Amino acid sequence: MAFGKGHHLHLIDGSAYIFRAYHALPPLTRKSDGLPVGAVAGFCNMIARYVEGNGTSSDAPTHVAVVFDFSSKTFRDDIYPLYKANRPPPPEDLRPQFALTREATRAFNLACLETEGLEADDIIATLARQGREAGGRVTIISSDKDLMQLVGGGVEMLDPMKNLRITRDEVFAKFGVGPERVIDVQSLAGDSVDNVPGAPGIGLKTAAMLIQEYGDLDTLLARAGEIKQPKRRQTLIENADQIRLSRDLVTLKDDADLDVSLDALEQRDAEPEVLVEFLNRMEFRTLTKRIADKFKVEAPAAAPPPASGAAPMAAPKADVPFDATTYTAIRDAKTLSTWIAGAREQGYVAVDTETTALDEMVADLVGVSLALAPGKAAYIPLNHISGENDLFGGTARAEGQMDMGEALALLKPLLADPSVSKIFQNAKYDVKIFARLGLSVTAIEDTMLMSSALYAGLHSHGMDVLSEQHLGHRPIPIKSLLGSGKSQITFDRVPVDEAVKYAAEDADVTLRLWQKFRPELHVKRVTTVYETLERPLVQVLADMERAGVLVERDVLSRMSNAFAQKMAGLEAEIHQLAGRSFNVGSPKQLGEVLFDEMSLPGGQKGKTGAYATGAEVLEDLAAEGHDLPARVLDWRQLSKLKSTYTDALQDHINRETGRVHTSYSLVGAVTGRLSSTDPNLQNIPVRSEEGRRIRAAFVAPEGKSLISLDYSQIELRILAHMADIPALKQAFRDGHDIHAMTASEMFGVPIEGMDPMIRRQAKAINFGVIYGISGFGLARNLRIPRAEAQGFIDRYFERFPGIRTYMDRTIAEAKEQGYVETLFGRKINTPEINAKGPGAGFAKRAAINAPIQGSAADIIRRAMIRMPEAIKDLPAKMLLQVHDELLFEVEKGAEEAVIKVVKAVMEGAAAPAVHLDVPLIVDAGIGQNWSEAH
DNA sequence: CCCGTCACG
DNA sequence: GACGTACGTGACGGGA
Repeated sequence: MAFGKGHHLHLIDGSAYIFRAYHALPPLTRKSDGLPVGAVAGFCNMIARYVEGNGTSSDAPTHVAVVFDFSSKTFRDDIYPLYKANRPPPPEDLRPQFALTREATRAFNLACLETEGLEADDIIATLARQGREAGGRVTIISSDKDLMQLVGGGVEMLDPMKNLRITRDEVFAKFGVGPERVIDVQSLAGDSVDNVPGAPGIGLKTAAMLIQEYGDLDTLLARAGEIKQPKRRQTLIENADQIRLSRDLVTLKDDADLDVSLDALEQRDAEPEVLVEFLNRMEFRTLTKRIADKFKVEAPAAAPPPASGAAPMAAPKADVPFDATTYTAIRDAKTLSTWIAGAREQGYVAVDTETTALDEMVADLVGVSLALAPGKAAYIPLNHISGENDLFGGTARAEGQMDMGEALALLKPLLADPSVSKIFQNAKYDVKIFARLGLSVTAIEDTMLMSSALYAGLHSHGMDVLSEQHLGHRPIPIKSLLGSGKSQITFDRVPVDEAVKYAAEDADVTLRLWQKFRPELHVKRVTTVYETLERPLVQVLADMERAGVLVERDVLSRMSNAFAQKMAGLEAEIHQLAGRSFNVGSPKQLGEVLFDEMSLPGGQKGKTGAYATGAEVLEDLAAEGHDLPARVLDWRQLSKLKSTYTDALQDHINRETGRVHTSYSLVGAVTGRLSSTDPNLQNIPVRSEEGRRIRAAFVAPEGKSLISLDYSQIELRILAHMADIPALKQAFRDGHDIHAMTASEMFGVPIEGMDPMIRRQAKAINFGVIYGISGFGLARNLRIPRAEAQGFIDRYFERFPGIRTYMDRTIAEAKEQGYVETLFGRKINTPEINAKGPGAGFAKRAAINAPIQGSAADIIRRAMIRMPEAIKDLPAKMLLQVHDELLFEVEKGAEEAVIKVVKAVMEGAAAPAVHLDVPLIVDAGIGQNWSEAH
């Protein structure tokens, strides 16, 4: 049947897929011979997901083609030899993968198109036109803006990453003109990535404006003499030829001679044997298995592993499929003893607990699962409730469960046995649950932390993500058992049979992840990071969280009331000033009041079409003497303090302990910093007077004090060390005021009697450097003209040339290796570093900042890990960490002794792994509450 | 569920 | 040369 009405053609931009896959994945090689196959693996995964998506879609294509660039040389190079001249050649390890992706495409039984002298975009343009003219629908699967000129008349685009349809509206949003004028705008604006010259000095915005005004490019060029701005007029007249050349470059060729007809692109299902053979030859074990399972064909035996150094573990087995029917329910002591004996024999076991809540401080244990080998997992139901209510409307214990005391008595020696590794996903959770039941766990392994050491910056580290990414298996979602929202039930109400499948699978997944990650830690050289910076913190943090911190409810409650009163007063004033009542807490409504109704200046609409009403905007308005924004700022401060702190903190006071127990995440921040949730105790107010009163509600109990110790300028010290800046290092060694010193060096003023304003500016620059400074950012921070800020930066780099070298070196390292490193070997992946466009700036600054922030994080981690041993004979407890600060609760009278020890541990935390060229200095404070101690 | 806003280092 | 920009987090309320 000829392609036509009712048919739907998908055109996939295959080359874009390859690059996306290459940059998104760590370098992966084929085990047997080291052939780089990471991009092929990513490509196959993307295609597999695409095909699966079609299978379940009501909008599936009838015809499909995957289109590739033939080579870098095209007809455009003949028109303009500099076309794409500044594009670097593809990386060495990507080149051999190009041919393999063609092979992969054919293995999926998809039409694979490429033509000499043409870019993929030209083939897509030609087929799109043919499809449109035949009366069918066409969807281009790509996010390449160069293809947007093809949209319209039955042709659409689909951004596969964002799963976003691109129609006229999106094109308009991107280019400011409809698809038919995209070429005109691109011809004017040019393209730095492809080296299309365009008109100098004219960007996307200006180009769109000009085309909107004159209708199209030819008219614009013909009437260029009428343009009012002299510079722009001259540019257009002088560069008319270059603009026309640019048009030839950006116009896609939609009448190319292709040796394929639309009809030949009819969608075909893959031949299972062919596809599985290819995937297996690539040694993509999980994908092979997934596809083989889907087609219900047998997966061939995996290729033999390389005969390198013998693994300490049993030889890796061929993949065992996930199969819930192989999971066991352990309902008696004898069976449990057998499993425990198995664990002892092999020296490791994956363990997972099921409980009634996410908060470990209140959750009750429902059951425990164990896994000994892939597919060999069991669940011990302990506290499930039966579905039927008993006579009194209460709940009855479900049948067939072991007595919890009996089960825990059997598990206790296993968990405590240092010769048996207990493997968890997020060990801290389970360790806390066990601790509350009087069981301690030694020899802890944690797949979440392994993932963090291996893949920080590439993906998150929850079980579902890890299982999908690394095992190609999507575990049973907890929601399918518990439901969600109001009708959500707790795990003890899940029928035991269901619970077995879910819980045992989690342990199974955890075990498989551990087996996969263990060798990877060595290959990627992050074993030390995992073993010295991640794993030992599990117990330390568990103890801190369980200790909690005392917070005075009455103080918070009184503040809440006071805030509410003040807010009501402010609200009335605000409404009066506005002339009507509205929700002060709604930025949307506030924006309308300020800029539409009161017509105040400076109304700027953001992406979502709402006015920006951030503190900076309101401060500017208030400074001009407007009262309403000033009142709103006051109201906002109170509202924030009340809702986030004085109200919410009260809800976090634990009923049993009367204290607040935060939860730290070891993997929340890519740099290695901890993060704190439920509640976040790392952002308790300190900068405002009102805020400090909240901090004062954190107290020491009767007979004790709080002591707070924090690193002074740790990030700047690390910068001085890493960038090797003699002047900065010397200033730190001499104990000088670093910001004053910077100011003195930069502006040539003496340190004695320095204008505080000058010092403030130097301080802002010092901070800016850590963040990957930009003139714009510094200007905004200091509220000075951008040129002036740039002047400061130039002078800074001139005075401290090592800083620039350090920044350049860090970015080069990120580009070369795909990651940056802290002083202690923690790797932070930078997948976006080679991105083009506005994202590039973000990625560069993040890459500059990560080693500095991350090294500081590593140092305080090292201090925390050594702390329990250092203070074990002192009456002190470590309670909180706030990035560069540690808070302790200490018996009265012992404060100075504790400070002496803690300070020594903190100041010496980099050694012996790293010898810093600068001293680390820790300041200490003592108080009855946190505000006094800080 | 996303966005704007704002608390911290 | 234009573009959009300081780094890293988490919690809250509004609004679709």
